[in-house]
Amino acid sequence: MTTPQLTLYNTLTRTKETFVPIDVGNVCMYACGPTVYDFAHIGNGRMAIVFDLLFRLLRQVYGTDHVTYVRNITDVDDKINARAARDFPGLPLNDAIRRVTEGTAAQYQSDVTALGCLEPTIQPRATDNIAEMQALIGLLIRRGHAYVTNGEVLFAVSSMSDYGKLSGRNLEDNLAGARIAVEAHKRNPADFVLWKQSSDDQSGWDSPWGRGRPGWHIECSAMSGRYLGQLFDIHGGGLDLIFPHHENEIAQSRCAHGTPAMANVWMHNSFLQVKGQKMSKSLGNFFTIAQLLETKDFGGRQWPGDVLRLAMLMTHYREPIDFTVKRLEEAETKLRDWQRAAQGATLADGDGPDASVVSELADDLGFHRANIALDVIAKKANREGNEVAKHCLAATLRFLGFGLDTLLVSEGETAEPPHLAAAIAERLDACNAKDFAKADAIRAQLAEQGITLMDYKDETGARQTRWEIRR
RNA sequence: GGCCACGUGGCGGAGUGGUUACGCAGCGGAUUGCAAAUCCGCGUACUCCGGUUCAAUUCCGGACGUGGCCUCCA
Repeated sequence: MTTPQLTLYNTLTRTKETFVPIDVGNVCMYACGPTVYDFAHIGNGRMAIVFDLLFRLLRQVYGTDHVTYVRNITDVDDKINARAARDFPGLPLNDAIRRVTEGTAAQYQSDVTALGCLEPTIQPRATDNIAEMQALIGLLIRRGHAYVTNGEVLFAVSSMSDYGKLSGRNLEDNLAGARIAVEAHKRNPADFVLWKQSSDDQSGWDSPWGRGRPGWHIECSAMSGRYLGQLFDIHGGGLDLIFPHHENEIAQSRCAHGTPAMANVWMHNSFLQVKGQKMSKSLGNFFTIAQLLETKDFGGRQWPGDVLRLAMLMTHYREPIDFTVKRLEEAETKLRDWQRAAQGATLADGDGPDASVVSELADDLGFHRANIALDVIAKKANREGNEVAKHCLAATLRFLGFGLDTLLVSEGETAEPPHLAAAIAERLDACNAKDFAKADAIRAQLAEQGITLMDYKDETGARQTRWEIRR
């Protein structure tokens, strides 16, 4: 196929830029994944969905085997320690930590799979990359970008001339911010921890600087460097990671390697809001993905994963989303319409998405415009006998990570409910005998089971009945 | 206080220097025994105030409002 030109908004330059891969044979993207101490909420899910969409798009454009997507799992964190001590007080710390992180990581995986996300190519764990982190820290010390003090290794921000480029802030501004606690042992208040000492009851690893654990940012520098190289194509994450996390990643990686850039394109998704405020763990105004999928806590009902996916994608990834029941309902209606319009299509493995949808996505993940294109295709597919449009719609939905039959089942599927055919036949007899009371009773009875009947006339003008079950 | 986004009809959400999407909900119609599904049609908008212009929702300036980051956070 022809390669559409990709345009992506780059936080680093605050503009949309034409995307030029470093190596078209292996396009590399890195996204900051979850810290596995607790259930992920739907706001975390948005990030996974946005970068999954980008991953799918890149695979479409450059070829399935020519994209490497790394999403890390952060399993070193003081919150994890706290959670381990709380949940498994009887276990040795390391065992307790493993229980927490493995359980949470598995939950995360199943959550985002339900949201239609493909597995990233590589999902490295921080704890498997401690040696890489230490090597990086060693390099930073040797090159004069880090110093040891008070049992900590700190990054010296003043050693980097253009520190703060990504977030658009400078050290003077940071100094002016009264919210940074001034710590006497830091040369500059903005210096941040690369390695910190662990007490005996904290997780820790031996290192040249004593038994300790890594700071928050170093893991991503280590893992992206290990799996994608010193310079790679795209680095992504939530808006709130721009500062300090990504800023500091850049500082570490560039200073350690002496490179002018860490990643060429930096992409950040915006947040979910609840009643005008950011959905966040600290505010407590969040719903976990599992909660939405499996409980009736939000809107008094459960929500299918791909309805949540569409609800996240209906809005451009750089715009905030107000998370409401109404939005989910709208997503469900729309997805059901698409699935209905695509019904009956049979897909082969190689069937690809509609070109207009791909080209909308190629413009900075313009799903909201792709959405319009899908409506157009669905409308065509609904016009009698437009098998091409139907097939195209099905293939495109699959490409976008949506199910084709998650919201309704109907004819042609194997799961026809027992006695349905008999009930329909009985009702048709009743209709033909003008016994509409009986016919309506049968229809009402089926409706109670969630089965909708739809009458139509065949070529001969005889009444026929289709059925559909809402899931 | 510093920095960054954003303000379009009941809702979601495009786009454009003049004719002004698309979807949901609403209304009317076709179809139907009645429905459902589908199709056709309709309505209300561009935060405010200046400026540029023959003409601005669209460009410029300002105001106001909302959200985010500056501390763990997608």
